[in-house]
Amino acid sequence: MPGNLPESAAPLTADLNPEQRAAAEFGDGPLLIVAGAGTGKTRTLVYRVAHLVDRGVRPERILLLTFTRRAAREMLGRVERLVGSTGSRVHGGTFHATAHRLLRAYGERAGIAKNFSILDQGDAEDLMGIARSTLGHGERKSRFPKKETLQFVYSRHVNTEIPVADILREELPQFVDDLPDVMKVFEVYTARKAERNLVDYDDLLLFWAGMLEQAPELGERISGLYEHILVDEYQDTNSLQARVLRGMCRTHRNITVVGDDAQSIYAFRGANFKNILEFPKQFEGTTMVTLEHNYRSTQPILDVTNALIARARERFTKTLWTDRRGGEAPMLVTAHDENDQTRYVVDQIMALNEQGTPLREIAVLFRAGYMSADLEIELAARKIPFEKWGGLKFLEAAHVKDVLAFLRVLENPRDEVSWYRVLRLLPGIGEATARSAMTWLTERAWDPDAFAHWRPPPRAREAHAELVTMFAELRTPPTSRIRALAVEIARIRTMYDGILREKYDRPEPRLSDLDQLEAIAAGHPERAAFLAELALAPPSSTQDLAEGTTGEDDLLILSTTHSAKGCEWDAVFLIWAADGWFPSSRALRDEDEAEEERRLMYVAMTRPRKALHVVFPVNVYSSRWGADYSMAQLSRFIDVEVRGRMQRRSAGGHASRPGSTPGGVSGARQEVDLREMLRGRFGA
DNA sequence: TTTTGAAGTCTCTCC
DNA sequence: GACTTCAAAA
Repeated sequence: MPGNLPESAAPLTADLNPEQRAAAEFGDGPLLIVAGAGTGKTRTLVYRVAHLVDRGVRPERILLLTFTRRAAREMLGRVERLVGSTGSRVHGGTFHATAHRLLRAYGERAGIAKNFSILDQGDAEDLMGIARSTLGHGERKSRFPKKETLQFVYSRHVNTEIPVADILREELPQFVDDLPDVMKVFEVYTARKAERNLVDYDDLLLFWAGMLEQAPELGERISGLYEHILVDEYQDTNSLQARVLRGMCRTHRNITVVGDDAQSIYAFRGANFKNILEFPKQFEGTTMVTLEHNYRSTQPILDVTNALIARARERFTKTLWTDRRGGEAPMLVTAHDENDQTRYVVDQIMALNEQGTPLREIAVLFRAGYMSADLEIELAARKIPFEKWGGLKFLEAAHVKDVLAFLRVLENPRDEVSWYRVLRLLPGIGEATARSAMTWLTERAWDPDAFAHWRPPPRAREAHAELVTMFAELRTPPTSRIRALAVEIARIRTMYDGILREKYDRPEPRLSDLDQLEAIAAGHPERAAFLAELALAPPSSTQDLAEGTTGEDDLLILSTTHSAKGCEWDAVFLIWAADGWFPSSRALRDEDEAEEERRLMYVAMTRPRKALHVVFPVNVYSSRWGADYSMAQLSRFIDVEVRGRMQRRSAGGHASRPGSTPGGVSGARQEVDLREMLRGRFGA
């Protein structure tokens, strides 16, 4: 069976270049593929999986770990197209999703009760807050880290395996003396999670590693599940994930990792690109393959990105090259202000679209989610459909979390975080009352029926009764085998919508978020799976501002640079390329952070196939204290070397306003901009 | 103890 | 400009 390349394998890898083929057809043992941007690393990985299947490895014995769910889906789809339907049996997903699956299957044997709820970051912060105030840090005594800070330190500690004391010393020196108290909070936090059957993101990885390392039999069993493990975006893994991989490979050592140290952009989450540099040391006898032939971009674009990354302190040096001659040099566009930037981008997009580039082949990238606000308004006004990736506001929105809290209480009656949230929604119940109700429930061992006997303060009587009725109704086993989840949400909304209307001045957009939640839920019959999926793979786009964009297929993509990793488009616009925005002023505290910002910009600029426009606004309105307007500088990364390889152009401003920018709607001479006149009038 | 209004804070990236 | 925190009133 494991015969060497029978004729069926020849066509399989025939369209790979020699290096790619070497990687795809590599046999057993550790393999490190260092692949520059656009060198076909996904393709290589896909072909490698296909080759393994072709060679006779059973698909369900292959595990493909990716960074996002989108990547997993895409790669498995491509595997399937290569090897047929058996390809769908390959296991794939993110580290967290895989950990979750294993924990649901084997967790009970390791002391994790089933039906645990997953805490997302916000929930974890809330619970940290509860732990914090339990220990009496609620009052404004001496300064003590906020719940968000505590959660950050905790998570950093778990993921990087750096002692808490060191993290405090390095990152938060003002709290060094609080170490004992901080540890105590973590202790309570951990204990509460256990009591309430809660699992946070970090636990998913930690428990996975724990099962492998601490439980001899279980570890044997789990590490024996797979014969081959392949990991994408290895530069963005952290020490804990590396530990998990070592555990998974302790018997066979068949591990393939792919990555590019020049594209490591998740240090803020504990990722350590030294993982990839040290891979050969961790796995002795590693074979290394380097991919440098870029198939994505034209040479002028590569000239610019090579110059950009040349100054980085990367260790695996690669110089990307292509044989795609021709193409325009990337454009460096100076805009008068944000409005000009927006107008330039929209005009260019419309022109490209008229010339035949579909909208979905165009993307606008930016450093942070909020930077696209002005653009979104303009796109909506011009009826250009778009989808926004990243900045996952949807799940973080208070009203969505509220509705989910009801569901989670139903799912896990011990879910303290969700109980707390639900209770405080009721009129007449605030922090103190909610807390006493929690104590009351704890004393009754979280018996789901006990809540009906709790005596609320008089003002909350009615709401309490309503809630009890609703929970009773929803807990009654439905007559049909499975009650549609969407029906449950609809029932919750009969109670919650009223609360929402009271709470917010403009409830409509929030109500439509809930409609969307209901719609998403309609596709998931099972409550537990739905809640887990929401936590692990949140819907990637928020509700669009533009109306009538639902069901559109040809959408413009707006994305944070982080969410754009691994993707490519014909044309890419990078906006807000101004110092302080990109690099973000908050990410310049030390040289390592600045380096990561450089790599992030490298990721952004290596996305386009044919056209790259880098835009920066000179005059920026800032709502911070001081001057209303200030002058922005071009991003420090676009230095002489980089700039010299770009065409310069200025957008809009006074010079080109009357005739509109090239490519825009020509002929219509514009004397005044009424939209402009209105915008900013009401302080927006 | 909850609610309300006003002052104050801080803007990110994601599983 | 949105969200949190704080102090005073109901």
